[in-house]
Amino acid sequence: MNSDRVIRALSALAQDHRLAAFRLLVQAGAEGMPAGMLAERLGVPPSSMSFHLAQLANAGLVSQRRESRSIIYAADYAAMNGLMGYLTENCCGGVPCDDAASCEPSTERKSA
Amino acid sequence: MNSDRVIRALSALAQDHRLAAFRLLVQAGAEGMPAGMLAERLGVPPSSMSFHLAQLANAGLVSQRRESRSIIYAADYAAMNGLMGYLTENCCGGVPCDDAASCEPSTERKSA
DNA sequence: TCCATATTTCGATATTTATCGAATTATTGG
DNA sequence: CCAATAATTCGATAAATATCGAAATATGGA
Repeated sequence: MNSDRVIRALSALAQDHRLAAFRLLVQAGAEGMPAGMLAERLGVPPSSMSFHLAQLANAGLVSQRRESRSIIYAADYAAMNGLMGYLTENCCGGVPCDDAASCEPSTERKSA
Repeated sequence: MNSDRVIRALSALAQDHRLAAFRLLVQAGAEGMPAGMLAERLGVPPSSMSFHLAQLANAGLVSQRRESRSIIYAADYAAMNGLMGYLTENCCGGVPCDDAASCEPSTERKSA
């Protein structure tokens, strides 16, 4: 994770609608959520939502897949993990705890 | 750490000069570093540096203290810790490791 | 094919952010 | 008090970002 990618990821999350959207997607898990549902939940018009989702996608924080008429967005845990790793290594005093803050869906956390 | 503060912190770090400055301050530790030295290291004119440092300070990520003619900036580890905590809790799948990513200067890490 | 649904792209506009020289404010030493 | 140093504030400008309606692009079903 180079600093350019980090900047893009931080920029993507540094906006209330996008942070809120990403949080919803994290909660939604791997199944994800269609763009329209996100727009409705956040009370944002579809075109604006699309703009924000494009930023998140550009930052690599979300993936998108078509499913019939909908486009489903899902949080990319690996990307978020990468961001957390960078911040921990470069913006914190040092190594925080041995396997560091890993950012995986809670359901897959137990066995790993 | 409410989401408004989180947005401010993310925005503050989402800019190359500021991210670089913050990294230098993290390395510098509690002793900190004067504004002029940061400007010189980053190759940024003083007035621009001042602008960026004000953003970091506004986000609570750095503290400032006067020391003779210089104003010394230092990374606020607690604030960064708070940010990491928020991201871990809200933007990651779940709790990553028991005491979570703590963000303290490496010198004080061993005994804690 | 035609219509309804889901989403994105376009275009126009308002707001915010970044840049940096010049002027201003604070501090120290002679 | 005056000059030198360190930093910030001001002002003007350029660039990026956010907003959202209207138009365009896919998809699926009748």
